Amino acid sequence: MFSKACEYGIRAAVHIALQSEKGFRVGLRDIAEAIDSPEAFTGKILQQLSRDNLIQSSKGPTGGFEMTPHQLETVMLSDVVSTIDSDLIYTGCGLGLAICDSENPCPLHQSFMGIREQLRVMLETTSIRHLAMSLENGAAILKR
Amino acid sequence: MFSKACEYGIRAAVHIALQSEKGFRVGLRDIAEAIDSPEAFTGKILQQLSRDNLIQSSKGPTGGFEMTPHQLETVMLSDVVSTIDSDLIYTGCGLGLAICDSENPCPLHQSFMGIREQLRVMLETTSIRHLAMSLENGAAILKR
DNA sequence: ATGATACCGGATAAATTTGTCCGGTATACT
DNA sequence: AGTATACCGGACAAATTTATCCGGTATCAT
Repeated sequence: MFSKACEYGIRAAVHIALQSEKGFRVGLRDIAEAIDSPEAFTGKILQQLSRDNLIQSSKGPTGGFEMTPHQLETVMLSDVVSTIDSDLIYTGCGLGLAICDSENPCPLHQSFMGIREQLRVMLETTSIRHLAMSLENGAAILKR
Repeated sequence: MFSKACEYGIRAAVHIALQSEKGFRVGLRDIAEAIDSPEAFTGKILQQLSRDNLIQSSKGPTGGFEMTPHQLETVMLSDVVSTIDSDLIYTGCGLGLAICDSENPCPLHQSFMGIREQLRVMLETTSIRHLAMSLENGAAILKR
């Protein structure tokens, strides 16, 4: 479904959101530990998220990653997915055809339409913050 | 969504089904040409499908690939996907967590459940033959 | 039988994704 | 100012996926 990088990105973002909600800034080491991901690789991914203004980063001692109140309010799952993978998951053809639409549909086009649309709506209406909130009561975990 | 190999596999299977329905056996060259895929790579994939008895292969002149009436009747999209990728698309965790179920759900678990289930049902109830039939009237294409 | 055809299977190569390393830069604290 | 800290950025390495090559084997036609 998602690439490894994207999975790490989502998990990291959710962890950052949760900590930000609590008023903490988190360092890369803590994040990688919390979501059980390779540290350096996760760093790369966070750079992308930061460049796209989905999260905030600051250098130096006491530095780290956080999400501003505005980011917590506006950043959706679809933003993270688009930044790291692309939006091809719910826009591209299921069979990898370059041209595939209602005019020239691949055999799967009709069957996929509903599912992909549902996926799109889910990704676009679920905020990272919302996912983080679901963690707070231990109802969900981020580690494998 | 699916791997490249799986996309080729589905497209190839659909093409074979259509030709079988018409009473023809098709060679690898024709298949690769018809679905616009790398020939040798497609050959490997067809080997897998053949080993799993999703399609029939025969050697020598007049040889090639076909689907028996029984295969046409029973082979579902999910069979091809399981053979080439795995069923992790609709059984695995969306965030790549090893342990993720109703007991220990990842933050996405609940949101994904419905979509994945819908995907599973679609793959398991759509036959390759059905997809091939949708091609016959030019309502769908296999080439990019 | 012989030769041509077409799939099979293993080795190999290219491309992409995943993951690491390390010096550079900005920041905070003393 | 000096120093330690932590993210940044580019180069590099490993692993996986995608793709190719080629000799082997089965099969059909003559």
